[in-house]
Amino acid sequence: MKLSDLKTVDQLIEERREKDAEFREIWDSTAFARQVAIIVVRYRTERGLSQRELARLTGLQQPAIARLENGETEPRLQTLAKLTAATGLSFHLDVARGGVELVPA
Amino acid sequence: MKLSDLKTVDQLIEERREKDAEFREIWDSTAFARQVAIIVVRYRTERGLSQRELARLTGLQQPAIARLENGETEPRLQTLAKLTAATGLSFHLDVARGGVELVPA
DNA sequence: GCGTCCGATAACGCGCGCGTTATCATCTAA
DNA sequence: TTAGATGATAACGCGCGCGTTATCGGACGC
Repeated sequence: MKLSDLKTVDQLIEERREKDAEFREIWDSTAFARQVAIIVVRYRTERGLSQRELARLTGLQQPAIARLENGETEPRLQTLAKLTAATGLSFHLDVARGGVELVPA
Repeated sequence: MKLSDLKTVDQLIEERREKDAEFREIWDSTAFARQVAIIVVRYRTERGLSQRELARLTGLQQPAIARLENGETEPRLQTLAKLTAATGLSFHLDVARGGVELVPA
């Protein structure tokens, strides 16, 4: 098997998303959480902060930061607000057609 | 006492907001909930719907609609999403500086 | 090897929004 | 006046995100 035959993670996910209705529902419903995860991870790593340090800055806890960065759960608006208070981050959300999207910039 | 001496509700609220720190904190933290309330009430009344009818349309319950319209609680993103799925409504949110704001249009 | 810091994760409880059911006062129509 | 619909609200439980504490394996420096 050639290395070029390997599928990317995105390809594997997309394939299962098309075949498995239940998987698609769960995957799509957590899309927003994953978008937030990327923002948080980027912010933290760019500043060389540990999860514990970011937790202390925001008033959250290290396990809460970890859960956010893993995109496991859909954060509360209150939690997002706490993140923005101490970091200068901001989130622009579009809630429409039954879904929540993170708007860039 | 003349009628013109009566203070508006907004005036009374603003006065207390300036004097009472605890009241100000609670009032400001529920600003977003009140903004959502106005949107929901307007949508429902413009179409002559009852709370029970809107509840059935959105998959929520009549008490949940009532709580939203009274601005009592900060709704979950999931709840806002349910509202938009069946109504065509959309919410644009700005989360920044520790607060949540509803962006017009 | 040893101590230290890291992120991940389990366990348990709490806070709180919502589901569910029921009830209430009020209003309108018949 | 009576019957029906409405919005408000209470009571109770559930779902779930987060607080809290503790622990784990892994990476790094000494």
